[in-house]
Amino acid sequence: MGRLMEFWGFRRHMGRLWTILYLSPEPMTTADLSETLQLSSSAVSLSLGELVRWGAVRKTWRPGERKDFYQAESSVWKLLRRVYERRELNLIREAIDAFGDAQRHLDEARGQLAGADRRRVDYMRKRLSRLSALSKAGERLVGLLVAGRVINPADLQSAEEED
Amino acid sequence: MGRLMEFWGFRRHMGRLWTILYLSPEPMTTADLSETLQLSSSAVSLSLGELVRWGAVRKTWRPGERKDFYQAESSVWKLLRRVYERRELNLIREAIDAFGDAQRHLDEARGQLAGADRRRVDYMRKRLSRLSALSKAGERLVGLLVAGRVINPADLQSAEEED
DNA sequence: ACGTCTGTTCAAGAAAATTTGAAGAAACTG
DNA sequence: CAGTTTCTTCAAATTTTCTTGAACAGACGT
Repeated sequence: MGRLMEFWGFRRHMGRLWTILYLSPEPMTTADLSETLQLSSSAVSLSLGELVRWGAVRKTWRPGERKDFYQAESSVWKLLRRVYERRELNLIREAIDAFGDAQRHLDEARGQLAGADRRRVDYMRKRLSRLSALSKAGERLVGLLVAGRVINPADLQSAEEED
Repeated sequence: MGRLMEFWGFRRHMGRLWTILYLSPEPMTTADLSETLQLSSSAVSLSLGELVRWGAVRKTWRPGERKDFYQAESSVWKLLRRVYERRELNLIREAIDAFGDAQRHLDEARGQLAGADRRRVDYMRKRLSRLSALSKAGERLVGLLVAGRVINPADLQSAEEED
């Protein structure tokens, strides 16, 4: 899970911590965790805090105990969904905006150009509009994923067919 | 595109190079590229080589010209598919193997344990089998994506329902 | 076959990230 | 309210990753 998580752009330790908690029948303390994984308490605090912010781990308490206890959110599907929603979707939207900005810039520039330059700009505009179409299709698809609806990858394919 | 690519686990420059080529009506040389993006020739060579290995950029030649020319593979869908096929699918399979190994280890250990230890191991076995089921469902889904077939995220959801 | 022009590889240096110990907050106990 | 205990934050130090210039290798033309 550490490797998977790292590949996904998270800290490796987030995956390791989550897994230990996921495999534990009872909630654990930060001391347990840093002992099990041989991590300093600050490393545990950092990664565990991030896991909590992502909703992958929940803080719980025990009467009488002063320490915090942690347990894993056990629905991986929920977690996946949340990551796609908060992170991938954002990323795609930033890309959509960036392509939009670029298109606007080109449109402005086009008027003042002629000849080869103009042809070049026209080519770029065509390409950019394809990237726009693609990223919008991607946004829709990820939206469907987050909603747990059926996804058809062919939508992406057709988003970039010549017009 | 640089940001997107970086997020995806590739070098940022790969995204930038690909984009320049994608937006160019004609193939470009490494000199053009390093000039446009202000990169050293070795940086261009490195990232461009990787792009070629991923099939995201193709080498072409011009009669009489000594330099190599490069042009972008313009089907983003094809590229996406290739990445999922070569990389994500592998990653998932490694995870499946790792979970399988872990399960086997637990099964071996179980015989020699009793009491609380045994209960703990039994709990871990249940959890691990859920992770296995999940990763296998993931493998199937990514397989469908690569094949361009319709995907139902609910399959993931049901893979982790209590049995 | 030699010299020149391209492209790649390598190792050193630079930049970025992770990790850690220590200091600082916060929350609880007596 | 003082004294603990626990958790978080911070800056320094380490590790890792990126970048670069130089050396190397390959291909082409003369």
